[in-house]
Amino acid sequence: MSPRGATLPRAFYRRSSLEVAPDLLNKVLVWGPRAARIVEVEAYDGADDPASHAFGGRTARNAAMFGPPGHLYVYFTYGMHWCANAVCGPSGRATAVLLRAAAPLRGLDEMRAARTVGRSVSRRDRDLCRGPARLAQAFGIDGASDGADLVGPSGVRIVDDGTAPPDPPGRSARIGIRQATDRPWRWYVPGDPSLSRPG
DNA sequence: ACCGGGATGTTCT
DNA sequence: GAACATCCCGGTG
Repeated sequence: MSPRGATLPRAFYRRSSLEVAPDLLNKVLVWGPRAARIVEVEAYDGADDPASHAFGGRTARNAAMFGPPGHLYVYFTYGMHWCANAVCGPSGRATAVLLRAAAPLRGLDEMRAARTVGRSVSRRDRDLCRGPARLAQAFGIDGASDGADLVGPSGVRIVDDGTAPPDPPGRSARIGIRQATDRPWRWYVPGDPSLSRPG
């Protein structure tokens, strides 16, 4: 059931989120039967980044970002959505990469079931993880996964199946923020149909 | 296709 | 009170 490929080691995450983010493109997010290729990410740079939840210092909400790299930071927003980040940098640095969109590979039935709770919407495969809240919902990631270790044989993890990141990747300003809109810290796989917006 | 508004509740000013 | 790293639906063209 484990997909072919190696789970990314903790050292992968111990760098700046600005280095990790483009390297996460074309890696595969895996949890149980579900797998999806990461096609869109954004870097958030802790205390130096006005758009980061860590900008104002450590709180109960953002505590996972201040912890060791290679764990999830999961937050709740807009009263109904969960979003998932991979924590980067050394402990205390509070940088993270938001997982914004992925192309479903396996476990599509489970994803669709998770995405249908409370709604009766039939959706195209490529839309199942198209957007940060859809991605989290499709994988069943919520507050219970905040702080979860990404490095290990079980649970949620990110693996390298040998597909290189795009060269060059697409790059743009981050989406949905009001602060620091000039920083081009969103990276994506150009032309992928599962992008949260075309590019 | 594009646009406008509503859903929902936690966090911070 | 306001803002919020969003999504969905129903309008119009």
